Amino acid sequence: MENREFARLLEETADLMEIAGDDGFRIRSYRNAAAAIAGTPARVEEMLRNPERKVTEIPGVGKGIAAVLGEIAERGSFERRDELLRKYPPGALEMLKIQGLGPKSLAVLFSHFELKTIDDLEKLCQEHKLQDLPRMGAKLEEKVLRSIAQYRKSAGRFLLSYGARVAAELTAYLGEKAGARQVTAAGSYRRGRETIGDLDLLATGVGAREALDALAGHPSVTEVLGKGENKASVKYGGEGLQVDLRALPEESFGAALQYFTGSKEHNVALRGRAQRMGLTLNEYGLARVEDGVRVAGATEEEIYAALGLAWIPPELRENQGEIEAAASGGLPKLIEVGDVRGDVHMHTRETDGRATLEEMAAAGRAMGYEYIAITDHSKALAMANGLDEKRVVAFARRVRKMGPELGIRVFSGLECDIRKDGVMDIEEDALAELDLVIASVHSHFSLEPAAMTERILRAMESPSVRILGHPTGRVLLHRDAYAYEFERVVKEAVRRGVMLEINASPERLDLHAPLIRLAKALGARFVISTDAHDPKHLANIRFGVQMARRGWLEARDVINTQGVEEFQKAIQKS
DNA sequence: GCCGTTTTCGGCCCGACTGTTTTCAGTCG
Repeated sequence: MENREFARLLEETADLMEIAGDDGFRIRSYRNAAAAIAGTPARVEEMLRNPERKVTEIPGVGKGIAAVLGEIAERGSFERRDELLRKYPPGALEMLKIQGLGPKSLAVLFSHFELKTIDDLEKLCQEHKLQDLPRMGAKLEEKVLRSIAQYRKSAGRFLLSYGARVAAELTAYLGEKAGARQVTAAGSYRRGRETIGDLDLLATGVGAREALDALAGHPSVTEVLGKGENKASVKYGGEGLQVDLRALPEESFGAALQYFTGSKEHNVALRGRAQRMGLTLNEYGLARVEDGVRVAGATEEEIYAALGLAWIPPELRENQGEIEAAASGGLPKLIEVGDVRGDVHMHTRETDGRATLEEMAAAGRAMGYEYIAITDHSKALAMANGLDEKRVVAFARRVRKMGPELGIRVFSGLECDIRKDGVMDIEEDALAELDLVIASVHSHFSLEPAAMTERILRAMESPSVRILGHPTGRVLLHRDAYAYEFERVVKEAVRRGVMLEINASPERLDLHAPLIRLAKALGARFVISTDAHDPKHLANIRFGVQMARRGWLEARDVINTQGVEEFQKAIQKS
């Protein structure tokens, strides 16, 4: 069993314990342990078997959790979890994801109604049954109904980062187990969509057939949906991501990769073009209609070339003008991960990060960067122990003083909250001490669009603000973007030289492609940054770069592809 | 339930807002 699975069971039990009203600190211990286990490189299962090692070596795991882990390894669950699962319906965990309903409210609901599924909950709200209960009213019912709709929209989808993890794991596994030399991920994952519905893998050459059996036998596969000569479909992991693996002859690899990468719209347009040229395109190759002779299929490049097109990067394949651009030599030279020379949004232990300034600097060096910016939270985020004016100034001084020892240029920064009325959360004279201020919205997401627009415009009036952080505030699969007049804000940002962040955190990926393209057309400049709360998050930059590519950006559109001096010029105060 | 030690138990992140109240519990971040 993978560490993630142990962590998931602990986390899930902690959720149920909240409904049961267990001691809050005990619940937090479960959550801490889950986080520690998920982040531990050593395998828990291994540690449990090895008499030389103890799981209590993992910080956050003591005697109690160690016993729980042992029980999980033995039979896949543990006593307290079973007990809670008997007490609460299976839908309880889902219901906790509905906004507006926390553990306390759910406990009340469960004690009053026969409530098993989200559907039941929806019905209760529609029939206005919640209003009969203490401290629940019409507004809550509306909020819950809205949230249920949002939840349904996102059900069955997975973050791009999860797809990346599974793709990497399975590619390595299939190479090892079946000797499959060439396993490639296609589909929306390859196009870099921010969420994926399933994972499409293609295997070709030596070991491709064997890979089908190997996949079906993978320890994390919970269900084999189907397996034949050429294709296997499975459910993978606790969350049940569907993985499809296809075994292909080498001569069709390019055609299959093209076909299964999509998007559907791109492929329809491409097939239309082929038809007009007297050709026909399918997953096996490109052939002449008149005599059926194959003209291409082994690689994507030869297929696009035979259609009179430059090879189109997967991120652009949405039928949004890329085919026309490829025909006329007008494709952009998309930004690449290697172009990024500094990460300019990250947190440390000073607020809610997990590492020190020194550790983040070392991680930045390891990424090969020339510079980083440390941008901890401001005081409005009390939960994150945000900085007040005094700590802001002290921090800026500290960075200036120790700068040379860190071995990488470190800009002193701040991710400063934009308050409800648009006023910055930190006084201007304290902000002025810093090299770089990111302005971000972290509260009052449901303001009227007009008020939200004014709020952001007002924040940009601060001469210290250089970057608008995660500009739409969406949290993937969880919360929609807040509504405001995007174009107006972008125009003002352009006028003031404020850059727009492309936040590479896998839960956000904000801005997304259509808005990036729109903003670029309006003259905006961008930074791509990870919002890292841990050194290992710096690697998420690839997802941000992929978003930028989907938005047709070139390196020159993204300011942190510039060297340290150019970047410094760009962040000079207006 | 974990941790750290003042070695046997006390501390563990907390402020703002919302919708419901008529003084505050629950949720969120």
